[in-house]
Amino acid sequence: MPQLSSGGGDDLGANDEMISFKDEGDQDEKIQENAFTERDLADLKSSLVNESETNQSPNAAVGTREIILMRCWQGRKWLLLRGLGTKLLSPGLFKVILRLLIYVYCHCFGHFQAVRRGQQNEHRGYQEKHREHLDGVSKHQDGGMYKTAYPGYPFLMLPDPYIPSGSVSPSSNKVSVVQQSHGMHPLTSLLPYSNDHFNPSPPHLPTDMSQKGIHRPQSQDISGFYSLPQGGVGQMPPSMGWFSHSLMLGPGMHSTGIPHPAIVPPSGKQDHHDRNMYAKPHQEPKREKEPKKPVIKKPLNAFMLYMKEMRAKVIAECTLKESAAINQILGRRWHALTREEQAKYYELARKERQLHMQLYPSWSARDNYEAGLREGAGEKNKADWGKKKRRKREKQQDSTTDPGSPKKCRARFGLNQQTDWCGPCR
DNA sequence: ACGCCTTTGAAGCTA
DNA sequence: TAGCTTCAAAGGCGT
Repeated sequence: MPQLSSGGGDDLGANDEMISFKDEGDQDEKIQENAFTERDLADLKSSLVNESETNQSPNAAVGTREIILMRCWQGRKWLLLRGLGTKLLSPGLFKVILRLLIYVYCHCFGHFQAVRRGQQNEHRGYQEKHREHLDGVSKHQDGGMYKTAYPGYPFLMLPDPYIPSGSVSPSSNKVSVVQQSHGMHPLTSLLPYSNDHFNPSPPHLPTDMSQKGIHRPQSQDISGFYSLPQGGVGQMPPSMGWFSHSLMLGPGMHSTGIPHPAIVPPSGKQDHHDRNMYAKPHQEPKREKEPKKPVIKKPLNAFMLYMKEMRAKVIAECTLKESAAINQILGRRWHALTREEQAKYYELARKERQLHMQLYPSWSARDNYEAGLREGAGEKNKADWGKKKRRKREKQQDSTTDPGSPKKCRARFGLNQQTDWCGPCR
């Protein structure tokens, strides 16, 4: 009778159990203590393979099953699935789901056909092929490739809540490339204004990751950023002077080697770039054909910081997704804040600008200003810009008669846009 | 793929 | 110097 052994998959960075088949005939009472009962195991085994008793190499077959099952879990994030599943589901229900997954997996790929027929050579060939596949996966680090390489994989490729773009090496389960969370500005995270408002996690890591046992790159100690003296970049410890490092590392690179989200390619929006960055790595050569100067984004102002923080809350409360509508609500809420509440964000924004100046002393907002009119821009860009300008002017004229927003309201009542309160809209 | 929408505030530009 | 313009973020939507 096979036995389940539970042990830590420490090399995988998770605390989940690792289950593997042992040689048959090694029966004892430990199984009663295990999460799986003997009967469960029998079910699991039978669902994996209806192996003939006449198999000439039973040990080899068992070993094969062990390898495959181990690979199932290691390479396909089943450890994660199990870790989550045992927390979210009852043990019994989870075991049923797990058995079903294994059953479908095995039957989709016919992994056990060769074993069943005693064609070990063929199966060895599969193992090699499978190993090549796994190696290929670890090279690509691209969850999307499963879909094309193995039609059955969408069923098994569960979204990884720890890794935004599924950039994970199956062989090690270590995060190799990470991406900025959408809810965090690169500089915002460096401002420990409030734990409630601003997560202290590194900007390029999702919040979840800091709470899980997944291995991740060591975050920098950034607590001293705002205690820097004037012109403090030069006095930063070597590990913190990532302005100069980023120049050496190239566009968009943090000194850690992680792409810095404040520096983005000039073409397209940042989020567009991020989404494609890991999902379609094979398109990278296309981008390389057009080497362009990286764009350093403007520091966020107080309202932008407020929006970043409150957007998720508004989305949850109002079940809205359109940013335009959300921004309208946030605009009103912003003006509903007290001066003290707003002062937090103004101070935060001031520190952002200060840090931005220290990081990019030669940067100017002009760098990103009217790109279409910059030197070297084509006539078409200039023409487009002219149209855009006209549209905006027309829109501005309309806005003076529509008090739908605080800004419009101020315009209508002749108030200063920068300093006056928009009483009528509140 | 890219621009628009929509908000406020900072900064650049222009007359 | 006042007033205008652009750009930061966000994501659905239209072209």
